[in-house]
Amino acid sequence: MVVGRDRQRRNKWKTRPVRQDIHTSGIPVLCVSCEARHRGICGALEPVQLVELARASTKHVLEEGAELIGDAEPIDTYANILSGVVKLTKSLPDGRQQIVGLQFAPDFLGRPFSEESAIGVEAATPVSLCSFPRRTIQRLKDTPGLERRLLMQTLRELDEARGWMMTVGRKTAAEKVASFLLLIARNIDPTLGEEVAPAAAFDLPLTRADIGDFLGLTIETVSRQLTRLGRDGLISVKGRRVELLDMGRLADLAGA
Amino acid sequence: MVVGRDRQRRNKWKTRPVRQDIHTSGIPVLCVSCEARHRGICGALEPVQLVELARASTKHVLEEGAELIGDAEPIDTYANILSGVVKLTKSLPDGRQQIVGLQFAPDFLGRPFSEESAIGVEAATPVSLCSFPRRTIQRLKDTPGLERRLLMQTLRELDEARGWMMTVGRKTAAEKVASFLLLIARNIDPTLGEEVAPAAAFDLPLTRADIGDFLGLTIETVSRQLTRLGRDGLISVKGRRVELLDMGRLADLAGA
DNA sequence: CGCGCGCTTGATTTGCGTCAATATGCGTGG
DNA sequence: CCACGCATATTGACGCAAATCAAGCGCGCG
Repeated sequence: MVVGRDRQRRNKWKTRPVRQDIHTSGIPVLCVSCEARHRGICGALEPVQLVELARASTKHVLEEGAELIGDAEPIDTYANILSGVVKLTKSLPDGRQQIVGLQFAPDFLGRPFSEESAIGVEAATPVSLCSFPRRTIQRLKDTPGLERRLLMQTLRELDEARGWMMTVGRKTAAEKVASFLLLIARNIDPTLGEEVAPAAAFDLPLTRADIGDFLGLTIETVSRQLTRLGRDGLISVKGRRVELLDMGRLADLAGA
Repeated sequence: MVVGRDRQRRNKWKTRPVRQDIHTSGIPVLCVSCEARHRGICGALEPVQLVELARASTKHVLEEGAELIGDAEPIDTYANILSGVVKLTKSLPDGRQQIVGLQFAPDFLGRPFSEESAIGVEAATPVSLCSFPRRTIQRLKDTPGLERRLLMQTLRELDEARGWMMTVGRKTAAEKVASFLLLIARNIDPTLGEEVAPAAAFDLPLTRADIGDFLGLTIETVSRQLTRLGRDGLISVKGRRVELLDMGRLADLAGA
């Protein structure tokens, strides 16, 4: 019962310095359309601080599979996700792997108070980041709202992790896959919220292998459950493209 | 494949007001021997603030099975655990249950920024608490270190939750049980730390049902794995009493 | 005492992992 | 253009680990 196989990784960073214009009522251009300024941690910053942070920031584009941080490597930079999906992984010495979290824009990446991370961080899709050195954040640390934002994101991640513990520990394969589809749907289209919208369509940002590693299943089981959900008319699957046809039954299957 | 059964709960609070002496260099007597003052959140407080907090505090003793907070009930008080073990649970509409976290002294209990909790909180053993109203903490909120302590505990809980996601999602029953035993051992006797000590003995603070709910297993499987670990000489079990005879092989089984 | 409860142990079933063969899609080079 | 390789996905047959079903034991308690 040893699951999870080795997978190859690539590592390419495309770096590009950030433009320095700082008008539009004092807000850096980099930031004006950035989600992190509203829902992310930057929302806690005053325009002046935003300028300071933006000055130290660089925008990166990573391609799928790029590792941001390996297990137990030192971290010296933090980042906000601008787009794409990042997976947090843990693995056993024998290669079994578990995805312990998925991060979407405008989540904050990095580990306060700890020089090294116990988890791997990898781009699941092409990802663009706004990253800045640890020191810059530390200088801003006294901003009352900043640490609070961080705490709030951390609490949210904790809730999510616990939710997935339930899913992974107690749900059946079909329920797991349904739950996963809803997770993705809600993150692709936040307007879906918790309520039941009629339908949704999107491309899965994860391979079957990743989905398996997230749900504690094998790729074969994930595949089978997807085709079964399709046969039963809850969804339609063609490769990565998925349509949720019956959100009601799907949410029901996923279990409240 | 529907696991988890209904269980009965009791609900008895034994309340007792806190003594008001505030000498010993300004530290409330209630606090002088309290672990939370060192490793917990109270460590961030100045003696003056400690007095303020202690004045608003009451000590409670709960018996095993008492619910602190039900699913989705409003919370108006926070607490530090003085002794005992508290389990955090989630459950599905059909009764399946998952324990999503265990808290030991001197952990902080409560949910900042949220009026209600999505998880159940229940005493797994007799528990004693030092609890205080939400407002008191909010008044102290500006203390620079307090929120940081909270963030640090939350980050630690997040790490733990993710560690258990790996355990629940990818490990075999035997590995799960071994991991669990090590968790308990390390919390009963913190000197064990991460290193391999020769042996340890303790009473399990959880029933087999709870262990199953924590690991995503049935009680029967937990029981079988325990007797097997016993037969193989890694541990010795008699009811709740457990001795870890071979920490090395145990840690090895649990998987780094 | 007898009942309930927690736990163990055994027999049986089954969901999902494993192994293996076969698509399907995509980039590369002939 | 098709041929080829490679990675990802699907599908089927089979086996096993853990769930389910079912006794039975020890113990505390009304």
